Amino acid sequence: MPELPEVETVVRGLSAVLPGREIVAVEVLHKPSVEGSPKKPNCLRGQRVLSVTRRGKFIRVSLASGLGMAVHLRMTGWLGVVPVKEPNALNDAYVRVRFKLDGGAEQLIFRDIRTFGRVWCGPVDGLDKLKSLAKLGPEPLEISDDEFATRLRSHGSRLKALLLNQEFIVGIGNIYADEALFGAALHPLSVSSKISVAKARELHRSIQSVLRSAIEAGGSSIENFRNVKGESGWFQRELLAYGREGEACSRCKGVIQRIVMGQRGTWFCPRCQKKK
DNA sequence: CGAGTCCTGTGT
DNA sequence: ACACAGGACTCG
Repeated sequence: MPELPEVETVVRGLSAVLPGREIVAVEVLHKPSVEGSPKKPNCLRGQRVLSVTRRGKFIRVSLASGLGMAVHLRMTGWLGVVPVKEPNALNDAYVRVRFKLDGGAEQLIFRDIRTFGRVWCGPVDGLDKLKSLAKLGPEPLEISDDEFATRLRSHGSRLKALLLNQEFIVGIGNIYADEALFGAALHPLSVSSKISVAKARELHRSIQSVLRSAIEAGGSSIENFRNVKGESGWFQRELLAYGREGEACSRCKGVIQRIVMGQRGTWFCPRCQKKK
């Protein structure tokens, strides 16, 4: 579920509370949620958190002694800090891993309804070599319009498929792909090699604009997404295409249409997003 | 490329 | 009962 803005929201939230804290105990409640070497994240016990960073949709927690963990929330994962004693709506049967923190009053929990999410534990440099993490493409908020345009036009894929491909560019998922294409008035099925340089640059600006606005809004909470305190984001109210089938286009007299591509719902305005 | 897979929940 | 859900891998 979470894309770059949601993951960034989680990383910022954790960065405010985790660095300096020590993990005093790790409890794995659902074994498949944890991967990597060593498979038992008990190696993280007694380690102080140095930093929490984001790479694409991965969250990396660096600990003292060169150890750390990488977390991918996939569709329904959640990382947050909750009290050990008081009841909390997000501290329920879907908690897959618990990290008790020093002081004994709080714990970091990894909650995941559908169990697609993963936690990898081990040496930090080993985590960076994780197959999917090592192959990631550039960060959309860091590369230039020109660099993006060149990369885009060198592929012959449909635009939406390319935006969802984490080796092409990281962090964009189903919501922000549709929103970015809508913003640049590009058809999701247009072939990337046929896009003009000017239009490709415009798409990159649209991507950056929607990602930045969504980060400002604390992400989009359609169903499950919550920040580390359990609060919703509000960017779902700003969405112009995603999930708006049958509604009036906000730019022209068209009506938002839903199609399926690559098993994913895809929303766009067939009137102002013409195929190239 | 598309289709199937991993899961559990929600809405029609 | 069936479609669908912020992801990503593997298979033809």
